[in-house]
Amino acid sequence: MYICIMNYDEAKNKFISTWGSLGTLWGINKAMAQIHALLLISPEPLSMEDIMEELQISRGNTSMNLRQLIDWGIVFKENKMGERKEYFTSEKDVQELARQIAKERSRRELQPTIKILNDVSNIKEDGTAKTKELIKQTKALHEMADTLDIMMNKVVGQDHNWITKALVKLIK
Amino acid sequence: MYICIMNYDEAKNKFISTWGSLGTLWGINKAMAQIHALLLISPEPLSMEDIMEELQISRGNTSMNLRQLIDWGIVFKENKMGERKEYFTSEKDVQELARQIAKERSRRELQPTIKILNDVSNIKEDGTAKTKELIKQTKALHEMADTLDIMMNKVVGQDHNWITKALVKLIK
DNA sequence: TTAAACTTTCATTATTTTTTGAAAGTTTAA
DNA sequence: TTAAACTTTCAAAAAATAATGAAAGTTTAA
Repeated sequence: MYICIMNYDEAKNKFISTWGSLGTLWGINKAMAQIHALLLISPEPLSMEDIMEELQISRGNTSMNLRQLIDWGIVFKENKMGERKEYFTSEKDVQELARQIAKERSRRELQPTIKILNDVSNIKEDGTAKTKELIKQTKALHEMADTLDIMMNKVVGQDHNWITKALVKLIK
Repeated sequence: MYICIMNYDEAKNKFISTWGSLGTLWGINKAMAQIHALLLISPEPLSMEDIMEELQISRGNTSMNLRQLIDWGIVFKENKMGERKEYFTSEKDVQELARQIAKERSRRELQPTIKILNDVSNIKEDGTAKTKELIKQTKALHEMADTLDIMMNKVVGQDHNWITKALVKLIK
């Protein structure tokens, strides 16, 4: 097995771009994910200028995406005393980050879906095969989505080592 | 709390379009997710014509997306005896569906990410704050991704009621 | 007040992703 | 063989999404 040794800048860029393309799959765009990545590994809060500079993105883009990250509850505004400029930091505790993301995804995606699955599975049974199948499958999905949602809310309510503990439970 | 009563066609369309827009968030496009939804609630296997007709999408689009669904292991080709045409069905067991999706997402997304996080967290410690922070955060993410991956593979290896059982364990 | 320092908005532009459909490819029955 | 019945491919078009940047908005210090 080979081991890849990078220097700081290579590693940083690799991390930011990986996180960026990964973003699309937890439902946020590239710039937003890259800003998040940058803040996550920055020991100091960064200003909008800093972020624009580092990631080579426009002011408007930076502003809108920072706003969204704040909406997600994973980036925070910070003020340095004696400075007008706003600075930004990321939630640094990855467990807390995971909990926050789980919470938001439940609220934004899972819960609306559960509502619809419930409505769809409550159509009138008319005895036809197609209606039976629609009801059966949407009921099954509804149940599964419900279970998932309860599990995700469980995560949110737990202490920081929840995931590790859950793993131990599952493995044994 | 209000209850929404739809007729079959309304419910079917609602389900297909909901599943379609949901698709983007487990990493597949709208047409692919809609084809999957259609097959999931269809009591009979459907031909490419059937799917094109129902969803109003082109032949090429249908062909390519069916191929991908087959790659994901959640749609199967079926041949009717005496017929040249190919028919398609979906995996109907939603638990099996979830397991298959978990398995593919682990393989396609999680494992490559884990590899990169590992590489990035192995840069040489040079004593600077920024290097320290990069190593610390990517190590933490690596650990979390690893845990997630093990959990997902655990799901894949389990019997069909795994999710329910896991839930019971976690709640108590 | 005013004006400098900063942030947000949003119409326009650029990029990326998806879809189309016709041509090429494949399979099978005769 | 051949030709009909079907599937796949892929260049081009369309649609969806993201990014830009200048103007509008806001805040603060003097």
